[in-house]
Amino acid sequence: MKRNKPKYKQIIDAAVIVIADNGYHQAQVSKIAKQAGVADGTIYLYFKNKEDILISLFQEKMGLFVEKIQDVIAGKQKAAEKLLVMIENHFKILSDDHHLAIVTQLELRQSNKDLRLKINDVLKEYLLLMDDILQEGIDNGEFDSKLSIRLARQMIFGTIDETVTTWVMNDQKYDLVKQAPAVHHLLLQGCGQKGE
Amino acid sequence: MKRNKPKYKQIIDAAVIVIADNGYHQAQVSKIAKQAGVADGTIYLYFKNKEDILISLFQEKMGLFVEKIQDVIAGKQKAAEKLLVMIENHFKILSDDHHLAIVTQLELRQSNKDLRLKINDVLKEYLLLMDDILQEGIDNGEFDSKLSIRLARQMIFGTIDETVTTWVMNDQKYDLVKQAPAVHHLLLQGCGQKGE
Amino acid sequence: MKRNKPKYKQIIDAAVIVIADNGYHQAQVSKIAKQAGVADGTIYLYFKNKEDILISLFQEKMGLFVEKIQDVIAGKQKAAEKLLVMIENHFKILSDDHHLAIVTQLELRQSNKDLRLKINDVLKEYLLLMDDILQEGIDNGEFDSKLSIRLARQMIFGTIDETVTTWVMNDQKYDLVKQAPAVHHLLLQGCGQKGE
Amino acid sequence: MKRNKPKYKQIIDAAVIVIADNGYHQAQVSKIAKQAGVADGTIYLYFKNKEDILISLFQEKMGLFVEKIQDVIAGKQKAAEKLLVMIENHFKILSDDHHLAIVTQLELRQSNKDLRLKINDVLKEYLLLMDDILQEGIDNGEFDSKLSIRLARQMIFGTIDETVTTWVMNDQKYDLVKQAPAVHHLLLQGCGQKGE
DNA sequence: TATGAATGAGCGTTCATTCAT
DNA sequence: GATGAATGAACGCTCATTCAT
Repeated sequence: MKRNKPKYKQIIDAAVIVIADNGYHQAQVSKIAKQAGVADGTIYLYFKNKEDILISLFQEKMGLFVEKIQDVIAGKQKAAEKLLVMIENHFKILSDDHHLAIVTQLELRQSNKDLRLKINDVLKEYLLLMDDILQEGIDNGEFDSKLSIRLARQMIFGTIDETVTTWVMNDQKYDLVKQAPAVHHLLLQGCGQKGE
Repeated sequence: MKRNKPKYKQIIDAAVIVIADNGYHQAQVSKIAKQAGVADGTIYLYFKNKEDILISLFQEKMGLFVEKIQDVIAGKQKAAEKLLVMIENHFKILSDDHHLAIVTQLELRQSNKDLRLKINDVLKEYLLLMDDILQEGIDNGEFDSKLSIRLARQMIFGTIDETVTTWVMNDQKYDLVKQAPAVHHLLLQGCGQKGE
Repeated sequence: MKRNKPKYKQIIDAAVIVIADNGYHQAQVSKIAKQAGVADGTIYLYFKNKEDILISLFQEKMGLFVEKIQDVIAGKQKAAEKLLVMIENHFKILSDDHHLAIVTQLELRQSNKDLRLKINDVLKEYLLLMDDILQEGIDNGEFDSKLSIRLARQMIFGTIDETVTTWVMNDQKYDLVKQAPAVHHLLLQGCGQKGE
Repeated sequence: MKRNKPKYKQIIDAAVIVIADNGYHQAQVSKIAKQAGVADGTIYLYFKNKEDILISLFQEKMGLFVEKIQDVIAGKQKAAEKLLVMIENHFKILSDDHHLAIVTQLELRQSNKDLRLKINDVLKEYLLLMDDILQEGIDNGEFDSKLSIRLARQMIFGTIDETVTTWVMNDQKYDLVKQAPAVHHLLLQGCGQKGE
């Protein structure tokens, strides 16, 4: 399995750095190879083509993302709490890795439609996590019983994503994680939070 | 003034169609010229370069956007109503022009960072409209007095944008405009709507 | 006759200025038209094409050149004297018109082979003047009787031309005309000048 | 070192042929690549850009030129003799390579000012060789003690260059090398040669 | 005569991918 | 497995010239 060989991850990490530093359109395969310390041709022993590097990058990083968030959610009872730690961790992971933040919020969006559709597939697992939380919230009466899960998920993801993008575009100069509670508050209200 | 000459708009409309049909990276200048029914060189009598076509496209279309929405907002008293017609019109304009929807939600995002920064400048006017509505809602007691305008605006724009993008990615197969009231409801709650 | 209409000369003078200021490859027809104060299309009422402007320019200016030099030569008896005034006037005319000097020594040489062959035709009249002086000098015993006229003419023209080109390349920062006597001395010796 | 790889010289030789056959402005990179038997892209593994091919061409060929002439000069005692073998070899090298003669005398002069300034740098070494010979001739009493080295060098180079150019323009139809003694005789006299 | 908007052919350069070693 | 030299398709832009007014 190529995914477990050291050069596989080595190339993906190189790609993140090269894309963050040079931008998507200046991230040539040869630059990634150089950064990874391998020959250009070696890339093609681990990846089908350049697009495959980017999809794999997204899968690999988003996998960690989902894993981490599943972890922290597991420890919480209420949907509202789960939503909070999800937002916090989403913000924290990207705060902790400046390169990754630039790559996911700005650079990877320059990829073509096909690639973005594939990236969306990867995102689905994450979106399903949100759906689970929302369903739970509705079921246990935390949220509005008539809430549309799809719309609510679009609101949550759209808001989180827009918040991170604005932060990256402002050169990450304020503390993103500190915004989590306020964003959480907004979204909870949007979901028609009941109770005090 | 070039902007008022017929070929100016002709070329921009051609660009929208060509980009929607072929994708951003396959929208060669020669294709746009052909679609517009002019020679390649004619493009350069009206635009400085290819990037200039795209920026102008965005300015031109987003200008209509802002104008139209300013219009419909003017007729409304309450912030909540204004927000509703804003969402409705946002959805309607893109619903009515499938090509434009594809271009703004998918294709233009593939442009490089420079172009996107310029596009963001154009967007600002639209975002300021939102800020005005939010401020008004806070002032007249419709919304939570402690609402952060920046965060709320990110929620509104993020949600609207994500909703449209999801719709476009699903090949525009359901009625987007019909979603407006539900989205509006969500966002109003997010803003801490008061009143009966 | 187009040559006598005011716009004909107007365009040629504009070409000299535009070429001197912008260089041969940046001297577009539209720039020349603008400098001449006429429309692009008007150029083509007076000249067949762009090349025709340049050939005409050379003919016109070189005509003045030959005329002037024929004039000053007429007043001299000896071949050596004629050669001196020829060199002096060659240097003087180009010293007096910086633009023209740049155009003939640097810019026009960037034209293609065809154009340069035509320019050479124009030059011929000037070279024939030199031949006449040389023949005269041989006939009246001033120069070596075995002197090859063709070679001597190549020496004279080559030396004069190289001297002017070096001066132009050095930004015309020294006095070219002052060099005439020394150049004359060199060339006379080369021609095997007899007598004291 | 790229200069020693076979393809480097292969491309330069191809450039000489293509430029001589098609003219400077019709010497497209793709033509040069085809003539060299390599892919277009390969050119750019050895040269920074098209201009770099031309500068390198000049350096490479002019280097051989200077080397060869330094060689033959070394065997001679007197300045006059050195001048003769210099002229002979200058003529011989260009006589032996018709393509090169066309390229240096006609085609390369069409390059823009920047390129020609760089070419001039390369030429400088050759001109310094001439200066050395002239200084030597003055020092050992062969030449006029009051001779201006700069002017004399301009005469020598101008005459040689004009002679070769005339020969090339006449389609190289006579024997250039045979002209060397006569040209030499002229130039020696120009330098004020003493003694028999 | 004079205009100037419109034309459209033409080319240097990049870079993902291959394959002989 | 690993290399890196070689490949070649693809495209934005310029500008001399035309021609309807």
